[in-house]
Amino acid sequence: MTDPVNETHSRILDAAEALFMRKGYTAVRLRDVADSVGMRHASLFYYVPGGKEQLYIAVVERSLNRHKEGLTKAIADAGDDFRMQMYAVADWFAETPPVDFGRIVASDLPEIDPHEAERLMNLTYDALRTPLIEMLQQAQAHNRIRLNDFNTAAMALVTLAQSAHGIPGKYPSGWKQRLGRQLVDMLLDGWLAR
Amino acid sequence: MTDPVNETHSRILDAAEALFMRKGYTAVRLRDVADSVGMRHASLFYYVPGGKEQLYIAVVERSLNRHKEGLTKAIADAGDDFRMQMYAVADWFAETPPVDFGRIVASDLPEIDPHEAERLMNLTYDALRTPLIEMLQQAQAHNRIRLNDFNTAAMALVTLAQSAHGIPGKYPSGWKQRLGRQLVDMLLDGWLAR
DNA sequence: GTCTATATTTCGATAGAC
DNA sequence: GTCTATCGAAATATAGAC
Repeated sequence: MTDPVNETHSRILDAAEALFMRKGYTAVRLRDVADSVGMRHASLFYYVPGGKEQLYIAVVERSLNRHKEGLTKAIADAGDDFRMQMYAVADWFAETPPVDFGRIVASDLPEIDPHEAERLMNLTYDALRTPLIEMLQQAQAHNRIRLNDFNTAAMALVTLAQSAHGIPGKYPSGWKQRLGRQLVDMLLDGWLAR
Repeated sequence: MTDPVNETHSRILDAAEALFMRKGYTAVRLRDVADSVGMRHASLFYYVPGGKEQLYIAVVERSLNRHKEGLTKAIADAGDDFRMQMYAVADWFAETPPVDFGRIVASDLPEIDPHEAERLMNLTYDALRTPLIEMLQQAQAHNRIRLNDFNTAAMALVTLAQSAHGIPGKYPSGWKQRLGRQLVDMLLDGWLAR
């Protein structure tokens, strides 16, 4: 269902994702998506008969699946060192378009069909938490960290890592990655002097 | 300019703020605001002749001023202990409707007059950073913490403290405050076991 | 498959009665 | 001050030519 059936469909999904994730469901007009692809907005309905709502659902679904797979692979590829695994998570969020889960849940989902909204919400909370909590549990088992609330910790990590996108102004390439790792260091080592 | 001229105007600002901060500029319809106040949407124009855009600007301006004053006072009232000051910041964000600065900058401001947008953006980055950076500099001067980037630290604190609002589901009262302080502890002490 | 043209709906805004 | 009624613009969606 999420699979792009051909190249044009895939380009539509890419353009729609960039816009939806940046501006939110209501603020994006199908004409913006069409412009971005180089079509008339009416032609979008050939690829997405369900219109704007179906397009949004497909975009979110694809994005969440990509996050879940990408995070899992990034952590696995980082080796056994926990800080390197955390850096891998930060790098993943730095190089991926930011996903504002707060806005998706509070603003976008209420605009679409309630059943689809509930399904996407569960998918949202699962896609990111699952790989991260697995990583944290393993680190805890090796006595590397001592946490009593993995859910809160995972949420904090996602929130912090994504905040690297929120900085205004122009910065050199690779700057987001440096900031992301700096935030990870703050989280691991703490602020207090000792 | 931000002062509500009378009680009805103030109720309109309250209703608009709750909606704008939750859903964003485009997703809020003037009819929603009117419903929330108990009026017809046309009557809003008696109080806000400038329409939706002026209403949004007034709301954001009032919210930012409240944040700046509230944060400054909360920190001052917390006494000299740095962790208590940090708890005060977390408590402030826990009891205040969340403000999604990322969405405001990336999604809302581009929809309004560019000059007003720039003014609000500067106000946004000033209202929260100023009180927090002052607090951090003082703690650093007392050798309580050792940070080399106050901007990043302040941003991280705001982001984390506000993430306490993003948890789905129903929770007992005071739960947000507990979560906020838990996040502060994570930030101060760090995750690593020692 | 993509287009033009148009129908339908929604929303911000205005006019004018009361 | 608040209402009803309506305008005009914009956005989603449909119909049908090519």
